[in-house]
Amino acid sequence: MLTFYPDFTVIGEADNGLQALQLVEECEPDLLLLDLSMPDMNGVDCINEIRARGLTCPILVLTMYDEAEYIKEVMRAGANGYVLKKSADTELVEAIRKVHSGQKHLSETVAHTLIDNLLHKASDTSLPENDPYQLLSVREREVLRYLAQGYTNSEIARQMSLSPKTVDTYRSRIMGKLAIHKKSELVNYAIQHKLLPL
Amino acid sequence: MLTFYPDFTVIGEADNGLQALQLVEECEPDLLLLDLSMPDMNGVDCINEIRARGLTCPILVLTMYDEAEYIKEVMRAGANGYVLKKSADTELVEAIRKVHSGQKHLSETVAHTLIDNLLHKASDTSLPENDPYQLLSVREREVLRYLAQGYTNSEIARQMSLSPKTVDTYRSRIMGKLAIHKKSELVNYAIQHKLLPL
DNA sequence: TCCATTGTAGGATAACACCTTACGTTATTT
DNA sequence: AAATAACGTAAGGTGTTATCCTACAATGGA
Repeated sequence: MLTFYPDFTVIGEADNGLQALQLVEECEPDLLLLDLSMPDMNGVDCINEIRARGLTCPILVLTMYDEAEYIKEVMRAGANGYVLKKSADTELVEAIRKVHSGQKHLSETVAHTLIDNLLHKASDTSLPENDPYQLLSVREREVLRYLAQGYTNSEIARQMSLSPKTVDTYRSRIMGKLAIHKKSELVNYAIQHKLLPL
Repeated sequence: MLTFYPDFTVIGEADNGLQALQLVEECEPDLLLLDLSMPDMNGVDCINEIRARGLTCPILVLTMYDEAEYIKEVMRAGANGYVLKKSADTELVEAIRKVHSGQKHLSETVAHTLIDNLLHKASDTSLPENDPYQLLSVREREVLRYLAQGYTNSEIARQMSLSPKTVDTYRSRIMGKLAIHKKSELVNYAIQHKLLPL
């Protein structure tokens, strides 16, 4: 398909990761179009290896996976563009031109996936209903979050404008309600319930 | 402007962050439209405080800042939508409906900013060389993880088959190397560096 | 009206964190 | 080869802290 375009020249083709690596080193192409479905090696590793060898040619990745973690991993490895296989030919061509000119390119749906992922992690407020967490009062929940972050009673008291003793009462009640007896269990509970600011 | 729409009712208006906080607690609105330009407090803190009080009403943020770090901070604090002030009224209305129905909303330009930022960071293959974490020994890293999870020196000592005093030395060296002086900073450091088992 | 829950706080005491010093062993540098 | 730095290990002393108990007013549902 690419040969139909007069401004494109295919100067090499490879069937597997190792071959691709060698070819890129020999040919020094203006752009590498990389299908991540390889028989011999992991696609991300391939990109990493290319970059590790100091090769800076733009890499446009072609793959069928539309998953946030994978996309991020690939881009972090040093890819410059990410196009889904289901995309139209015209998008691929457009992406090639864009990446070759130094810009980044993501398929529309890929961009959406990334953003959804970002926002999802950002605020997932859903909590289990039968959890003893429901037993905690608003004040207690606030203290729990602080405690899990390693603040001392006094520090929490200062931030909440209370007596350290009051904070201590909350701590005691929290532990009672959650049937917890050690700080570490409390931290673990907070992690499990995503109460820590990540 | 909003009063022109029959399906909207403005049930409260505030001139500053504290007032907003109180109003949200009293009125329990279906949605909070929050302008982050406040005279009295930081907008992010305001959202944090709202969430800390267990208030779950959707928050649509209105601001003039189109900067990735800020956007992420705001969304991470628990906002459900982010609209730029320069946006058209119709976008605001659309965003309100979208956020109220449980979806997230970002202005187009904001979405682009986020993605650009993501890719920028993504293509930056340089590892944090100047991160003091590199200074920590294997043993110290292990202790750091335990400490961040709220274990006491004795508990850690038991698990690592060491004297509590030895663990204490590690703690001291860790804090020295990381230039940290409080447990809470240490926990925060661990969170930032994804040292906690999630 | 009564009992449970919540928000608030003080006292006593054992536990703990924190800082300092120490020492033998292993790398690393000169 | 010698000097130096880093590491793994540990103890003493001191002041802070957590922990457990008790207490009480206000709110609210039974």
